[in-house]
Amino acid sequence: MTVIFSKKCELALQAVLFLSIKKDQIIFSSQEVSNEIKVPKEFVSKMLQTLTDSGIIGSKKGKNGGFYLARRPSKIKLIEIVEAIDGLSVFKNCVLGFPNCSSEHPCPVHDKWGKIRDDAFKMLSEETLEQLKEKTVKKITSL
Amino acid sequence: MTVIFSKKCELALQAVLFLSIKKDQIIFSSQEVSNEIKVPKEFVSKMLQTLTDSGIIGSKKGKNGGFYLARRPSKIKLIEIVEAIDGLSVFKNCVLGFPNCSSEHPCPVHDKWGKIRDDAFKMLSEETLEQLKEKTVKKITSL
DNA sequence: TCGTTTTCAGATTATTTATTCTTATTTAAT
DNA sequence: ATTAAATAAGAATAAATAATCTGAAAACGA
Repeated sequence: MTVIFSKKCELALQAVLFLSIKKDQIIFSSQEVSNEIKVPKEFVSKMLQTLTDSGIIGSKKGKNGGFYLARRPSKIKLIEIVEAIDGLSVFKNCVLGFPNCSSEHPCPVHDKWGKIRDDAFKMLSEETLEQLKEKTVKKITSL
Repeated sequence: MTVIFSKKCELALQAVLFLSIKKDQIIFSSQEVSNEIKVPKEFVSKMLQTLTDSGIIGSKKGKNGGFYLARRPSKIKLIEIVEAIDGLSVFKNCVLGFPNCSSEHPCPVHDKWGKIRDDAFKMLSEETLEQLKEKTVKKITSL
């Protein structure tokens, strides 16, 4: 099987998008996030912990605790979540897996892939969660 | 970690490209392929077996046996190798991992990703191994 | 025919990723 | 203070993928 992002990263993207459609800094328990994105709460919790480490998510312990966006949706881009979980290697490595793929020693699809890779990076870098909000609401409510 | 294609698929692409730069139907042992693309010969052998099953590669047993392109390089496209090893799910599934992502229920990056995904598919579908030959030679000799 | 080489197929091992479970700690409410 | 609810942390398990090994069968050459 083949993926662009790891499962953990996909779920992180989904969870962060979910958190971004609510009012700023509202706290949700892992149980609530779990219900919304349909994933076991233990996994949600583990995954949000990772994002907490990288400062995108904040957490509050104890009763009525939970997770919340640490920064405003207008300040967060999807690429940050990808970077925090999977890193940016997909945007660096040769798509055919050749070692030392570069403009000096390009693989047969080096230039074409370069263009596509940059487009993908842009897609995740240009819009903030705030700008994606309307689309996100529509998608989440359809789940 | 994150990949577009599985390791097996990457190596399959490399191996097939390598075979395409030689004269038609020349046989190479897994050992020779192994030397060229710098990968353990057992792994090469396993991977080429899979391609043999799907008819892209032919094999010959016994002494002086080995693997060869079953069809002419002018008749083979990279996407066929991807399909044989990893399948085409990357080109179908939602990049954010949302279930049921479609034009009725698009994820926040549905349209943009659709464009990129199609470009990537094109990249692998448009040129034949024959057309990539010159670039392939340059790359392989640099390894 | 016999021996050698080499693929083939399947079993095995190792590694990575995904998922679940358990325990401890924190916090809020009573 | 005590209790209940929640995360944090890390261990444990499961599953998928990557990589290696082994024995059998096939093909060639002498």
